[in-house]
Amino acid sequence: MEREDLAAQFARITRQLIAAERPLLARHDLTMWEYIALGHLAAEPAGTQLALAQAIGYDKTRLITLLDGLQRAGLITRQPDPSDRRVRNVALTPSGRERHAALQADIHAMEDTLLSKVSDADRRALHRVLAALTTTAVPARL
Amino acid sequence: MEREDLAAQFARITRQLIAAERPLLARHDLTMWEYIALGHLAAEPAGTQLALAQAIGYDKTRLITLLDGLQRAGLITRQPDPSDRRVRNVALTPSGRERHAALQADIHAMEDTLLSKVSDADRRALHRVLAALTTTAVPARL
DNA sequence: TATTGTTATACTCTATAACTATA
DNA sequence: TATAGTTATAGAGTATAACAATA
Repeated sequence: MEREDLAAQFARITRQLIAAERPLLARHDLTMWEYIALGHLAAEPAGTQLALAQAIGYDKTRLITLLDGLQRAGLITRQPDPSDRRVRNVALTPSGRERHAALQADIHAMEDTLLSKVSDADRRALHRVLAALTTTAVPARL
Repeated sequence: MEREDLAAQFARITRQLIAAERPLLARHDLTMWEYIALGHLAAEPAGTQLALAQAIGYDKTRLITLLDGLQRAGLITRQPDPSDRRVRNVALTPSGRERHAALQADIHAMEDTLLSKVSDADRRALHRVLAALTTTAVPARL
């Protein structure tokens, strides 16, 4: 036997990666969820709050205070949609885009360090397997 | 660019794996933490409650009610240690060992199905990378 | 005095229900 | 009537503090 559950291994490494990101997030004064929200806005500009909540798997009521903070920090804007005044379109400010890019660069550098022991071939295999295992989206619980 | 964060990928797959385990856990009437505790007891027989809590990264105060339930279900025993009567040694009953083995077999079968699309070479590479990324233990937050 | 197991309490995170303003 | 955003509230999960028994 001696076979460890896959979920246990993935959970442990996920915790390690999150722990490694924590000081980087703190350095850029962002929480994990704020970083995730900015990341989605960087890729998909200007959607509604509801669309953003569903896209990142975050509760729409919790998103409110998250966006309040990001707006106060000048990282996003919330513009009422002229065609439907119930809707508020969320978009990155230049400062928000910059903050996200800087943090992401730090995170990628950290990941590269962690993966420096792994051969190129194994790294490519890892990405193939991760892609193969990724099927459907499951709501997040950080 | 177009590079997704490693932590995001691992977190997503971890959620998927946990979601896939959920019906199996329910079928054997165990929670994730109960399964983890039984798993450690199956490997490391008869330690103290505190040692178990630290080994699986679970709060010692939460472990109490967890063990209460497992004991009521007849899956573990809690024997006061004769040499130090503060300590209570936790051990699996035959029924507990059997329950854990049955659930673990189901989980491994589920994992094999998920990995059936992955080549043997990539699977071996995956295990090498998982082992390389696993460094130190980080407290769990399921 | 320190430690194991335990209970009670507080805190954090998350989800549900209810409200407003628009449609 | 239904929907986007918001607020207030309740619930789970988790951690902290305090206690009894033993060392």
